[in-house]
Amino acid sequence: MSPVRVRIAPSPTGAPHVGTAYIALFNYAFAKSQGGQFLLRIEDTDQTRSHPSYETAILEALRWIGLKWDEGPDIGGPFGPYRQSERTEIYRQHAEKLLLKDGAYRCFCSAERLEKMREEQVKRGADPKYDGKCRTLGDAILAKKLKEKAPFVIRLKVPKRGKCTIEDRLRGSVTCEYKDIDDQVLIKSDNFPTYHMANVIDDHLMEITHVIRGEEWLPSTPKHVLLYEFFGWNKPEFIHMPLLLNPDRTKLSKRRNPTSIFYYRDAGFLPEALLNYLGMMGYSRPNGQEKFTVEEMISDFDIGRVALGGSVFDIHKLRWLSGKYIRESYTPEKLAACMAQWRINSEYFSKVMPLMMERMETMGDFMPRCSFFWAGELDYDAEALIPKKHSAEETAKVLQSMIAGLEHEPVWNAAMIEAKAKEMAKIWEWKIRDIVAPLFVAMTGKNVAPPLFQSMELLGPHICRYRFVQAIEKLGGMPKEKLAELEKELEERKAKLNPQPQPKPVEPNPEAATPTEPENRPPDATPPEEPPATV
RNA sequence: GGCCUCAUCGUCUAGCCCGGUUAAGGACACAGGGUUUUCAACCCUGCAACACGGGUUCAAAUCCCGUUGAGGUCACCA
Repeated sequence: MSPVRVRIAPSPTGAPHVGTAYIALFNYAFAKSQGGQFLLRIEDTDQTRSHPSYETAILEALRWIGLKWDEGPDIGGPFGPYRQSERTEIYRQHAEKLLLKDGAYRCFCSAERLEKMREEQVKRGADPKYDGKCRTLGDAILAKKLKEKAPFVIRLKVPKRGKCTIEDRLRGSVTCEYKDIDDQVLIKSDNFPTYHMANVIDDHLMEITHVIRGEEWLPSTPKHVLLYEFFGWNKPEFIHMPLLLNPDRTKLSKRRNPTSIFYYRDAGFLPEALLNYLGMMGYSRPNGQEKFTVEEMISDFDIGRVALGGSVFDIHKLRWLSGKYIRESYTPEKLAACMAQWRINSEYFSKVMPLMMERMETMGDFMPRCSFFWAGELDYDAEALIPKKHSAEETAKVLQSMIAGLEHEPVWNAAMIEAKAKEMAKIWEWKIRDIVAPLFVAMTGKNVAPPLFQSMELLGPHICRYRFVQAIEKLGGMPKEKLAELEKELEERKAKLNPQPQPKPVEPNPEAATPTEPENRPPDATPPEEPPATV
């Protein structure tokens, strides 16, 4: 038996997701319980959404929670590079081989044609699938197109008939028909591979023995299996983990919950508690123990004990666990040291101080007036959020569009946030004061507070984001349908503001591009956190 | 909608693979009580589940089939 090698393969397209940590934990526990290795590989093949800062954040978040990898982009290893954007030549060569083996073909269809094709398919009730137009291009046409340097993608040549059976360690045999599977794009027109291509090649080259990933990948596994077969490679063992869920049992999304690992860090959860909690999602120790360290988990880890139903991520229980750690595993000194590393330190105080000085008369005024800087959750009435002359619903819309506007900003500072607030005031035709008022309450829980934008800068994007979400919840929430409407309305209002037909910001997906991105994007196009590096 | 997956208390789960040992166990939450100057913690008690319908069997939460429900997925995103 070759040594067990597993990997976590996050995509640096947003804030580090708890789902990434969850899958990482189970990969880690599995590997270590088998004396194997755990790798970290960065899947940054989406040039439009990937960003190095997100990569840094992922590594930082995984380290914070206490996971260590044996090979990765930061520490290297014998199977590098561990960043897919640095392996494009490898993928190109393999695509070439695949073409030769008749496992793939070049497709010259334009995005417009594909879009039109799908529209028609949907209209007549068929499944949206590539129609295979370029599958059988004659040599002459092919040569001509190539000579013209026409842009193309490379697609997987999925058999027309037959069945595909994949073996999942937890679920047994899963069978489906090839006819239901699309001719997946393997190499995009920018020459970067898609996930399907890159993950198979890398897993093979990096000698990955077990692919432990989220259940959302199950439907695309046949494509991966096909690739292994075309290449003539041994397949790894597939283990699809249950999903982390919102309270309404849909896939955990940042729209309604804090999904960034950094939220939990900034809100003061203990990392070992978060990791422990993740370890009880879909899993239980054989002895029933609920509070356990990773080492304990590894000591008797049994992947077969993983339960298959999705698990609702219950912050209540997480809080209880965190409290249990504080009480049972910390001394006052140790906790104090921990809190000092967190936000109870002179560095953070010195940032808060300039905002507070003008507003205090005694030092005793300090704490009560700015406790929100350290609070995890705020307590206030929904009423306080709603400015006079505006409704709860309108306020929710404005707050939601603030979230969206703040989403992908590369820098997080007071000036940027203020600019956004002003922009939103213009778009919604609200007085700036009316827009700032609910922001004050949402961010601080009070309507008397230090300067808002600077406070938000200190609070950081993760805490602020969730405070927005909570405020919107208090205002009645923002269901999917409303969100979709809101996106439309926002587009219209923006268009009205700049009548010039601006070619829209730079955003990959037309739909997901809308301001209120979180929701209706397709599966997981949500820019930032969604893609819980399930992989 | 097609395909795939899943289905034990409100939530996380044990039990299911190897049917009987289960009046289905634990934890969170909730309710009540105790302890405590208060709160928290802690202790005790209570509430609360095998989705439904058929089989198989002497016996089914456990095996099989169906129904229903839920979720995932159907991109030049991962």
